[in-house]
Amino acid sequence: MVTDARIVRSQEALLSAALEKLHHSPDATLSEIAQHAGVGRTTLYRLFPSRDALIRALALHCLGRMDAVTAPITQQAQSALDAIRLLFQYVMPLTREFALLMRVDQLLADDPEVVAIHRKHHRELAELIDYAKRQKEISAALSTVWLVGLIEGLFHLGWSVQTEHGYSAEEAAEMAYTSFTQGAQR
Amino acid sequence: MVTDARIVRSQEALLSAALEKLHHSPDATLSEIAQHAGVGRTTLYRLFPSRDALIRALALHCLGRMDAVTAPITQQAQSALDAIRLLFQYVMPLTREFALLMRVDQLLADDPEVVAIHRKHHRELAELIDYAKRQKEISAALSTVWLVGLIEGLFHLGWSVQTEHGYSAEEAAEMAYTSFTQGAQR
DNA sequence: ATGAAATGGAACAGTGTTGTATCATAAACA
DNA sequence: TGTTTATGATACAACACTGTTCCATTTCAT
Repeated sequence: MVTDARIVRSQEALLSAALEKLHHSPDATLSEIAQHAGVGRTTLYRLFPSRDALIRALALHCLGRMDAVTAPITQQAQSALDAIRLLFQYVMPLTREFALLMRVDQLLADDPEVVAIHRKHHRELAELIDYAKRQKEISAALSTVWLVGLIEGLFHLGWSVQTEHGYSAEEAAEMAYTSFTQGAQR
Repeated sequence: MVTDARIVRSQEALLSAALEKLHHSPDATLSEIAQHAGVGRTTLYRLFPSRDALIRALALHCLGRMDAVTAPITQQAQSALDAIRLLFQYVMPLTREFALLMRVDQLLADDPEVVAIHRKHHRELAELIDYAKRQKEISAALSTVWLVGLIEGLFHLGWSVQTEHGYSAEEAAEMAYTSFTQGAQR
């Protein structure tokens, strides 16, 4: 009961192509995606029964990557603020995945499973911020929902400067952390 | 040579409805927009010859609003940083317009006039930031392109918390300014 | 009140996308 | 090497949206 080598190759090519096309323009055609993957449109429909199924699989794939990358943070972080620093550092290379997930609400009407994992990420980030506030590592002047949004926005900005201005993921992560902690003044 | 009252009413209703629908989901149907405006689809096509024409008119409308709102800043600002504070304060109530303009690249293939004005705004913001850097009001540690993106991201975040969490425009502007200048630390 | 103009409904063709079915060909497996 | 299985090309129906035309009705202007 081993899956044919052609299937896994096609699946990977399709998910990769879909990631690239869909985060660029969310209403990319399945023909475009298949073509960009070097795969026939028929094969796409054979592996992913519908457009939603493809997007759903892609979203779950991206969420899985995020989970995998952020898992070790809990062990390594010296403090709550350090966890946020590591978060920028580890997630910034995955900005394509992150950017797609930011559009998932728009792409996927509402898939219960995807939405559930998405909310879980959100909640964990909020908990991290609240913890940092209690530890007096970050100011309580800004509300938690604002700070969650700020971090997400900094990821988005990091993706933007990487793709449009040739910054490296490390540079982007450092700028994001600086922006988050100190801002721009003085 | 006065335009009929019905025409201006329909135009305003259509632009308003288009603003609301398109910044929510960029591929909203013209039927949806017309219906949401309480106007027949035929009328929409009579006033705006094509989908692109409507989006183009809407983009120019939003750009005009932005210009009108930001014009007095040059006179009023006490310093470069104060100009940025006023920018947040004055533009934050227009986040719907701002949010649509952020998607204009995606909505409008590439209209030369719209793109030109858009670039002008971008350039002016970059010049303001560079000036603030020369005045030692903000740090040179973060690149200008990053800071331009940061400000745009803060506008986006401001729109988000207004619509999704019931914050007022004033609150959003203040949080944005705090985030920009000080960040979240301590 | 009357003429002029805008409106909205319906029906239409054109187009592009989704999703399905068929079949000859190519590649993987044993 | 032979068998099984995935592939891709083509053709197809269903559907939604765009953009146009026509016409009866409503609303504005004077």
